[in-house]
Formats: sequence, C-alpha cells, structure tokens
Amino acid sequence: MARPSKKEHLVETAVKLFGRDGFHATGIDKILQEAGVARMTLYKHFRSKDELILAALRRRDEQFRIWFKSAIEKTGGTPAERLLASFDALDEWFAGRAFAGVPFTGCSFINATAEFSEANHPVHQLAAEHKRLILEYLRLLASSAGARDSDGLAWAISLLHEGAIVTAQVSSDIHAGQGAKEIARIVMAQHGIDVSTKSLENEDAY
Amino acid sequence: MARPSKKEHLVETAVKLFGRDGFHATGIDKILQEAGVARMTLYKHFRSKDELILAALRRRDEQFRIWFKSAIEKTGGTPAERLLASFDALDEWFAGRAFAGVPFTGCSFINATAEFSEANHPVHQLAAEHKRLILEYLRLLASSAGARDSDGLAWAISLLHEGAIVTAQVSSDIHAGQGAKEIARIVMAQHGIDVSTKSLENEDAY
DNA sequence: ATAAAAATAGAACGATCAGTATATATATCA
DNA sequence: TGATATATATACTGATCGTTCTATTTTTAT
Repeated sequence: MARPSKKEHLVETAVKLFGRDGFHATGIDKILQEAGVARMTLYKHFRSKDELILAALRRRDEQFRIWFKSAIEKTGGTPAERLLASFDALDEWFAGRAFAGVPFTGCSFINATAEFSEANHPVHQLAAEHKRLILEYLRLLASSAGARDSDGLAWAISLLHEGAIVTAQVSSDIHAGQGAKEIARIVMAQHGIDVSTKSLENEDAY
Repeated sequence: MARPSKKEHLVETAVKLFGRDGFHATGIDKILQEAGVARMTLYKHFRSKDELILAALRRRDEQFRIWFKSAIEKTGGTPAERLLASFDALDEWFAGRAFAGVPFTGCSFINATAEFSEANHPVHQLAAEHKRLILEYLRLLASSAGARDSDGLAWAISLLHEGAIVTAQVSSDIHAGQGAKEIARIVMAQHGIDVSTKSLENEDAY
C-alpha cells in the first residue's frame, strides 16, 4: 500500500481514539480495527502500546500547536490582540470546529496526566512538555505586547486557558473561552497593556 | 465484623485507588485486595463497578467539599479574604497536606471527565454536579463580599481554581495556587472589592 | 524478473477483566 | 438457643487485555 500511509494512519487513529475514550479504555484491537491495519504491523513500528501512546501524543502536540498558532495568527492583530484571540480559538475548539469536526473531549494532555499520575512517567512528562511549549509561545506574545512582566503574564494567560478548557469539558460550557477572555483583559491591563474594546476595533476597522 | 465498616471501607479504598490510578486502570481485584474484602461482599452492596465508581465519587465530593469549606472558614476572615484563602487551601492540597498525607493526583472529578467524556454519562454528570456545588459556595462568598456581579466573580474564581489545579497536576507546580491568587486579587478589585494587602493585614493584626 | 522489505491473516499466549455460582462460616439479634 | 444477616473463600464463567509466533501475501526497488 501507499508508503506514507500505514504507520501514519495508525498514529492518527490512535490520536482520535485515545483522545475520545481515554488511554486505558482504548484497546489495541479497537485501534487496529478502526485503522484497518494488521496487528503485526503495529508491533513492527512500535515496541508496545505505551510507545504508541507516546507517538500519538507527539503527533497531537504537533497538530494542536500548529492549529492553535495559526488560528491566533490568522487574525492578524497586534500581539496584545493575539493574546486575546487565543481565547476565541479555544471556543472554536470547544464547539468542535477546530479539528475536522471532531467533538471536543478536553485536552489530551490534561487527560493523559489524569491516567498517568506519576510525574516521571514518560506520558506525564510529554504532557508537561507540551504545556511548556505553549507557555513559551505565550511568553513571546506577552513580550511583544510590551508586558511589564511577560513571564508572569504568559503564566496567567496559560492558567486561564487551562481553566477554560476544564470548565468547558466538565460543565459543557462551550463559551468558557469568552469568560476567560474578559479576565485576561483585566490581567493584561494590570500588566500595562491597552486592551480597550475601542482600540481593538480601531485595529480591525477599514 | 463492625457494621459501619465493610461497605464504607470498600468505598474509601475505591476513592483512594480510583483517585491515584484512574478508573479504567483500577481493577476490582486490586480494590478488594487493598480493602481486605471478599468479592461477593462488593457485589452485595453494588450492582457493578460503575456503581462503585459513582459511590466513590459521591464520597469524594462530600469529603472534598467539607475539607475545602473548613480550610477556608478556619481562617476566620471576611468573605473577601475567604475567597482569597481558597487559593491557599488549594496549595495545601497540592502539597499533599490536605487528605491525611495522600499525594496530590489532580481533581478526581476533572480526571473522571477525562475517562468518561460523554456528557450524559452518570459519572460525567456527577462531576459536573460537584463543580456546580462548589460554584454555589463561591457565589455565596462573592455575594457576601459585596461583589457587583457575584455570579460573574464566582465563575471567575472557579475558573482560576481549575486553572491552578491543572497547572499543579500537569506541570508539578505546587505553588500554582499563589499565582492564581494574585490574579484573583486583580479580578476582585475590578468587581469593587477591596483586596489591598494592607487592609487584609489590618483584619488579621493583633 | 528478482530480491528485499512491508504488510497480511490467524492462531495462540498467559494474564487480567467484570461478574456469577456455590457452599461455608461468622456475626447479630430475637 | 435458634433464626437471620452478612461476610467469607474459591472456583468459574466468557470476554478482553497486550504481546508473540508462524506462515503467506503484497509491495517496493534493483
């Protein structure tokens, strides 16, 4: 069959099923069946289920960060506006409009630490790394936005992201991002960034 | 044996193991062995594993809310101070000092929605109800504190809680509560509540 | 065309899963 | 003492778990 396909398709299927049903609840057989791949093909590419989990999460990390940054940057605003736009992106995700109509089932990395609680487990560490990479991106935006304490602001925005994700997940609150956005506005103002609705509209207008 | 014991001990063991290792990864046999209870005793009290999960989460909801409220109220401050004290309580939890030295492994209810993603699943709904009850308590505090929009403030504090919990869990950040507390101060000020460190010290002093 | 590589089907592994059956023992309370 | 819970141990389902083995077929590259 097509060379770029088998292993890749296996990982993509794993991303989908692990994300929807969880890691322990998703058996190898279900992944194989859904992907239409033979069992030995899996074990030719991966030593174990754990390695498939890691591969799936690495793929998800790549996939998510690419989508997230592009969703933010396509708005074409200032760094301050992009920080705020990140919350609009979250709501798109919550509404199931982010990844080819796949329903929102929470953040795969938060969910991963729920099933792998030991901090030194490779899966848990991969989740922590994913969050670190996003935090780094937010730091860049916060710094470009002229925040007094860009590290502190980025950390705060990240915490608001996590809060919105969990609120959307647990309480089925599709608009949690907008609520978090208002809090972000207050925090950004405190960091010396102008976030008045007017100035934002002026940026967009004409 | 002691009447108040067998079923109760089973549920408490389930709370501990489900909380630490997750729901699907924790087999019935491990719970029975750890609790020192016969298998048939479990099925005399519970129809299925799912019902044990529900019982464990109900117990955890009770246990957690009682601890949380008492940890906040023992500070004896004003309603505004209690809202801020909630973040100190979180850090106690994160440090493993809240529940008889049991290490922090995240919020069992957030973790539950990670493993039961369907919103109408009884386990997921129980998790949502738990969060609703905490939000109700925060609304009471926000209202007593004289917040302009007590619903909005309570919602914001709740979101900061979730953000702190997830940040502590994923990134092993034991002090996430203190960071969230600073954000809460800013938000509360915006809601017309005096949260200057000075006024708080004045409340405590002497 | 031929050799090497990749993917296939299918059986089997031992372990564990949730749940049931049976039969014995231990309490509780009249 | 005797009747009635309640708990016990143990073995047993049938299903599924992750993983390995063997042997065959298909694809790729020379």
